[in-house]
Amino acid sequence: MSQEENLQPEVNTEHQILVAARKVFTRKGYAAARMEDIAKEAGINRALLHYYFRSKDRLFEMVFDENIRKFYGSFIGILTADAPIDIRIRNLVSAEIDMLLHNQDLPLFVLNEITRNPELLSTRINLLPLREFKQVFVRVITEEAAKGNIRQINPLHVLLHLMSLCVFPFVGRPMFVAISGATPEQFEAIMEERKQLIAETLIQLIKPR
Amino acid sequence: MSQEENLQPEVNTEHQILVAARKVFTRKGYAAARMEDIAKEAGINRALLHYYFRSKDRLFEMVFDENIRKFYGSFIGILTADAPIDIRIRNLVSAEIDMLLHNQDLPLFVLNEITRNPELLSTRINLLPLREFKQVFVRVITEEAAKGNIRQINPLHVLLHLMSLCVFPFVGRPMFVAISGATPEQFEAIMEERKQLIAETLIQLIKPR
DNA sequence: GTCTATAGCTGGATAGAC
DNA sequence: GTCTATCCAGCTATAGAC
Repeated sequence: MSQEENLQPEVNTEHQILVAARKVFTRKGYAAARMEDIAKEAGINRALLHYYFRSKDRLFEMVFDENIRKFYGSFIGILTADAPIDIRIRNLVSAEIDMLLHNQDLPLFVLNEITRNPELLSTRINLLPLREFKQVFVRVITEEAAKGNIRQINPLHVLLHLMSLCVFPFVGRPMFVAISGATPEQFEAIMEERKQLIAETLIQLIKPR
Repeated sequence: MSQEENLQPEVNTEHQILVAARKVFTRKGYAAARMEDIAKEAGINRALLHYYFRSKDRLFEMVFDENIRKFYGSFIGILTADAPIDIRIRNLVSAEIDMLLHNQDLPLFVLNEITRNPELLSTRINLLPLREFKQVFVRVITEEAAKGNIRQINPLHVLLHLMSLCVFPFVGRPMFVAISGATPEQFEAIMEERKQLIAETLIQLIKPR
């Protein structure tokens, strides 16, 4: 009586729809995603999508919010941890690549949707946590430079290096696979190798000269 | 009589359409681009688009082919030039970033369309020149390593570093602008700065240990 | 809550006049 | 070659039965 019928919220229709929507939107992007695809993926019909979420746009917003939150993850904790900057960078790179290996469609989705529809960032709250990550990152780099642990360098360059090296391979994955002939397993192995390489590259970049 | 009426091929309707299509497709992507948008951009009506190019798909193919050719450009010449590897890398990075500064929508367009429709690479000739660039790149790195000019390293890692560092900022540009508040001029200035930084990073990466 | 049926619109493609 | 008018498929969204 008190717990209602849904002891497992995972099998709620509403939740099923969200899971399906996340899968379809993230894989195909907003413009190419069809409500029919989402309904089929969720094992229901289109009408029910509109019953739970009024429109395609509202459903998309949910997915986008979820995805952009996942995009920067909870990396701030790693950045501000009590450890030498080298270690923090290693952990950050490792955590970010692990996340991306588990969400390989995520980066292209986020970057593509933001580009096609910039209001996604300007009008919504979505920008806030992104800004927060950037601010913490800049603060950490600036402080370390002040302490003489790293060299004087524009923190934005370090951020761009970090994001480029971690994220790009997943955005360019289809092209990379096409020219290299790598299998999915080989791609993952290469990205595992790159954790080391990327961390070393970043440490080299900020090392005092 | 012999030269017909079109002394300037640039004002041909057909060419106008191609220019308009390139602009609209590259900016919006295939799924979101409308034939109406292209017609308006070209200053004509939709029917005429179908008169010159049978369908949206055929028109898109033209644009995609053109864009993917531009994407790797004629960088092979720089790679195989008669100069120390450091210089060649500097020139390559500089040329690639210059190209991207002039075609800022290009990377997201190419990577997005390939992802949404992988046959674009598998079934068409488009893959060939991409493969060629990769093969030359791998050969050059391997040879330099054999000569002892650089260290032993998987050339694919070097290629991924290069592509990541050069291309990603343009794919992530809207997000970067949103969190940093940079103006278009400031973004360009940062990318100019990065030419140096990226070249140094790559040289550091391959330097003998 | 879940379904079927259908309204209503958008957008690619074609017919036919000029 | 270029236009207007129109067809038709595909898609979002809603009405209404159960």
